Amino acid sequence: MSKISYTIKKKEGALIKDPVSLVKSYPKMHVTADCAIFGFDENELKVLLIRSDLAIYKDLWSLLGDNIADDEDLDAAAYRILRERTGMKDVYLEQVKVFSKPDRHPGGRVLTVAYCTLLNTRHHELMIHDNEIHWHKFSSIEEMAFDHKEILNGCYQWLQKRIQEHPLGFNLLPEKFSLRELQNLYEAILGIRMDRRNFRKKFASMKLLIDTGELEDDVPHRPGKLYQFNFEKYEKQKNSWTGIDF
Amino acid sequence: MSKISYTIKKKEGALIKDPVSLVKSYPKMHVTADCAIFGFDENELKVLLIRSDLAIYKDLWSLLGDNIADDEDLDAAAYRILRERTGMKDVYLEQVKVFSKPDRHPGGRVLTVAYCTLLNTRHHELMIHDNEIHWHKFSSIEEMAFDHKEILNGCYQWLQKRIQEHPLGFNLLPEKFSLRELQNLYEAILGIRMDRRNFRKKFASMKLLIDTGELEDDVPHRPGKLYQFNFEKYEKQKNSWTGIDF
DNA sequence: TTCGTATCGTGTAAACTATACACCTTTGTA
DNA sequence: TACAAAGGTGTATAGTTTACACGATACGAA
Repeated sequence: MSKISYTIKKKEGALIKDPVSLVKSYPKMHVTADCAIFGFDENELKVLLIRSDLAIYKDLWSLLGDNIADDEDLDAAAYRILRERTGMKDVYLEQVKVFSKPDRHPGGRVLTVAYCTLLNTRHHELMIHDNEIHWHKFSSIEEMAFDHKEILNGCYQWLQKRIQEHPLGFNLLPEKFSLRELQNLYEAILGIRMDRRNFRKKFASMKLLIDTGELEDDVPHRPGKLYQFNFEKYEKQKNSWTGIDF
Repeated sequence: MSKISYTIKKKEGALIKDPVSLVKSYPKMHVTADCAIFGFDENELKVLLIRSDLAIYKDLWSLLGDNIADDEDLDAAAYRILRERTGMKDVYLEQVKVFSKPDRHPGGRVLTVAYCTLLNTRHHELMIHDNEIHWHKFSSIEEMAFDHKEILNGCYQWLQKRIQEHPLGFNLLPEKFSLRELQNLYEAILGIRMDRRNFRKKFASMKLLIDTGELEDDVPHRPGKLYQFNFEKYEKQKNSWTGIDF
């Protein structure tokens, strides 16, 4: 457990003139970004995973990840990964947490930064061509490669919190959606049941839903009205937004 | 802007047997942890900074940071830094965010993970011996070394949010404190003014303050009652805790 | 000793928000 | 045409948040 202190090495009063040679003496490690890409389909929370290509993790799934390049910052790496795997560019993506256990990767010291995003499976599934990539039901994921189950759990907790702070849920739904779909989404992610009337009242009072005048047309019962989220209005007032409480 | 994709390199169906040599081909970088150590004293939010030892940042201040060692995870590194600089062990410490711009460090590619903590300046100042380390008023910090001003701002935003989610503020106060001190703390951190009666009512309704029966004895006016925070009770009920709204 | 000043400590009414709860309507299907 | 499934709506109650004012206490200065 002997740890060396790297920065407390200057002599009193002597300033270091050459930061490059100072930094060179420090240890280096690999850094990756791993993306937990959540979707919502058939009333279930899904997550996009890729089959591990390491023999020791044969038949296990992992998050979509990649190394960060020398001249690339982490956000750029995360967006690149998303773009390479799903073809998507304009998607919300946020840094969640760093995972840094020294032995978390069997190939050596690899530190990873988890990123999380939410997207609409209907919009994006067509752009995925690699058949080693699949949407998995979040609730039925057991073992994963590396420490990715732990990372995924961290991302799920982040999602539960974030969805109450910002109206992210709309990224998971089709452009036009019914209030029932919206409520199903919140119930699935938060793991709670809500009163339908009160749920509708809450969203009505926010005045961020646009009634499209259209109705569902593929349901075996009375169709509900379809709404759109008013992203423009939200952008204007998001500085004073304090979240949604359920 | 050419980015290389590192993980999509296996041939279809071929599993990689040797993760070590795979990982070796990836780029490496330096990783540090930087701690924003907040304190509260004289009704002001303070932050503990160290004078930069790099000539190009002469006379500028920086956060307390250090490299992460080869066999150390990030949390351990952050706690080590705190211990080495302040002597403290049992302090709340949390990962805030990664800063990864390729050119953020003049000595090369150094990725840093910001950590944040809150502590009581009275309890901890005696253990600091390095006179290049000082408590600075948060509000009067202008320029800093590296991108540390940006990091510090990120930590301050984190603090504002966190202090409403968890009763962290008590870490900044003496063991026994008056309600006025408590209110001053929240007002200083959140940058808002609150009604004294309503503030007291809110804390009274939480039932997490213990009336010590003692009074302030160093004030030039009627002394207030001194309270202690009931950490034990909070621990028991913190699973159902949903935050403090101001 | 008395007055001025600063803060302590407290309660209530009004506005707002959250909750619990039930019925008729509309559509599709059998 | 009747049944099943979900749509759409309103109200009363409880709880919470806000705004607001005055007498009490302690210290210090004149």
